[in-house]
Amino acid sequence: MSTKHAILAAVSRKPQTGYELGKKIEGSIGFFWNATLQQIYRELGELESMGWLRHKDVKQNEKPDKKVYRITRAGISELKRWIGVEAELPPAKDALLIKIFAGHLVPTETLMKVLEQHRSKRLARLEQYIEIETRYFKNVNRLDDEESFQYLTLRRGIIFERAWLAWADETKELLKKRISRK
Amino acid sequence: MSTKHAILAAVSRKPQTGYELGKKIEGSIGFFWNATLQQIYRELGELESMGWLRHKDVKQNEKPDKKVYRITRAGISELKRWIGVEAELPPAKDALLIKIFAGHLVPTETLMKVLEQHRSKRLARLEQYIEIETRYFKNVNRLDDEESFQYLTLRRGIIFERAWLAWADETKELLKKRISRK
DNA sequence: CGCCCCATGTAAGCAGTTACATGATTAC
DNA sequence: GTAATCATGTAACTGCTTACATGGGGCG
Repeated sequence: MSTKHAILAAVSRKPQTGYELGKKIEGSIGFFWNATLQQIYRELGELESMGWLRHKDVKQNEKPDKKVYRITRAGISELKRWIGVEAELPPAKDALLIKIFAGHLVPTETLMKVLEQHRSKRLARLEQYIEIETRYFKNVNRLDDEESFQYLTLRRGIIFERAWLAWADETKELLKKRISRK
Repeated sequence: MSTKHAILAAVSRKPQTGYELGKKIEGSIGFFWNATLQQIYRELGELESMGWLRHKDVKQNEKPDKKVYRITRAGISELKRWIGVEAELPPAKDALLIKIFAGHLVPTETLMKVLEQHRSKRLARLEQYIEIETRYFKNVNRLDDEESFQYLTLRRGIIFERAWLAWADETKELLKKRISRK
């Protein structure tokens, strides 16, 4: 239900179209929130009818017209209010963990395969984060206020992916022992 | 959409009632999946009509009657099949990160407060995990097959909460610098 | 006397995904 | 020619939450 506030936060940085938001969901904000384009369009409409966003139609030649949304004063004060409200722990939902939990039902090879497939996805994400870090956040001491907060969210991504890999290593060790026990 | 398989995994270990499942969602399986009681009751009905679970009515005196579900052969083979299917990275949804991302809008004190509140919740969860580890998984080398997989899911919880705390420390450092810069 | 625990369920609604629809331009 | 990018939307559906309903037993 924080989807509206995620959009509000993104638009507060820079006026944007729904389409642009949809792509950035695979960039900065997408690292800790996600939504489909369809959902974004619906939420944008609702945010506007709440008075937190306003849009301007921008005509383009050789491209379809677009709606550029920007945040209103009411939108900013709503965002500020919401930031100060205590955040609940996000509900955990990780299908891989269910698979591990019931892992005793299948051969170790099956689990190894599933774990390896997942590992490569996690590793790819970590590498993507690290590339962003080295490219855009080289000089951590010279970041402006906005950038330094963006950097913190990136750091969370890096720390979490590394933790995931550490867990995967532990898990692999145990699976190897299971093979040799058999 | 893995809720059905989470329930299947839990019932495969031990025949249970919906009510019991609802409580255990704040135990082992609840560490990586969650659902409300209402949802569980609905899913149990659907799982039964799919032929993956079957229930027996158990009459109790001085307590309401209950339905004890157990997994069927079809249910077990479905679980095995599902475990071998590649698991997607779970969609990230963390409201606190949105708050940090838009943190430049509010005073550092507000962020510190929100971070501290969150930290105490995370710490409580970590301590809960560690208590379970020291109580039930003291002798890691003597775990049976089922237990060792349960242990792995617990380890993930511990590693992740520790990672979260490490990130929170980094974040606090940066927030302190922000106060002194002002 | 009121509240919590046990135990199950229905109904309404919100949040989110998938499918369908349109249409021009650019790239291979 | 066919796929991808830009750009917005509607409609149907699934997944999940919240509110409401029932009812006995134990506890303070």
